[in-house]
Amino acid sequence: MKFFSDSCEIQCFNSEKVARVKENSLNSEEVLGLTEIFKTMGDGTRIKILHALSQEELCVCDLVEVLEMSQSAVSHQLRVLRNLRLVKHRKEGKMVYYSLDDEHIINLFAQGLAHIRHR
Amino acid sequence: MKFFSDSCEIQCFNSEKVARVKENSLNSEEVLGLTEIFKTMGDGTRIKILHALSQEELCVCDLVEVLEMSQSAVSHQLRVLRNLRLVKHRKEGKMVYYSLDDEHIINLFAQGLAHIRHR
DNA sequence: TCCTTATATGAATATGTATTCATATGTTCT
DNA sequence: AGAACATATGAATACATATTCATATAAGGA
Repeated sequence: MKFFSDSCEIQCFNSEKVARVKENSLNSEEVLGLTEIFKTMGDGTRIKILHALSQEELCVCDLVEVLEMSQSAVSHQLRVLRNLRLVKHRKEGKMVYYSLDDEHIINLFAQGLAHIRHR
Repeated sequence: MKFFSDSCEIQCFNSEKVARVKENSLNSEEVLGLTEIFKTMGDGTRIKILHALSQEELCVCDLVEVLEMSQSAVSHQLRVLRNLRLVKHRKEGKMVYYSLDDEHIINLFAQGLAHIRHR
């Protein structure tokens, strides 16, 4: 069955389906939240940092060595991860130790790897 | 006053830890693959598309209605999702029906939502 | 106190990307 | 064949963001 709308040139949609799907759609907070996490994990540097921290707690200079990147770049990305509460930190003298703040990250890795191996 | 350092100014890292972590680090393919998926999911429009498709198979104009966005914008994003093999499509006359290509996506949603609710 | 080291951060630059606009492709109907 | 519709796509624009550079902060040692 077809329906018409004069404001929009699209008229082929199935309005029952559309209503059903809209009913169950995510609210804007959920969309924003999901977008934020995935966007944060959608960067090679942050993926490497998170994966390293999934093994052990590390200080900034450990991470600099592991990633072979500048201290500044690593610090900037750690701030992003901190803001999203994906990592937490602990100060000891002049060193700052980082670790994962949420074990769900590990499951996200697992699912992500499962996907890329599935293709 | 500032002086020049020979090669690298970092010297505080724990080399045992670093070696251990480097040993277990992801290879570049895995990093690239994970980055790609998460980057792809790190956009509100694509999140909404994927979530809608996790409910039912839908044609492009259904999606246009559900998302209340232009047909062009939706098509562009569908192409991104198709390239990453996150969705598949089936043609029927002049309509094109899209659906999820990989059920791992649903688990990614679940983990992502678990994370944002955990905070 | 002065110097060195560990980390953080503002500004600038370079690169990526989402949407829009215009148009192309392909299908159905008359 | 021609018109109408569903979808796809190239180019342009606008906006976001990753890294670098320079410098700031903060802690420890001489």
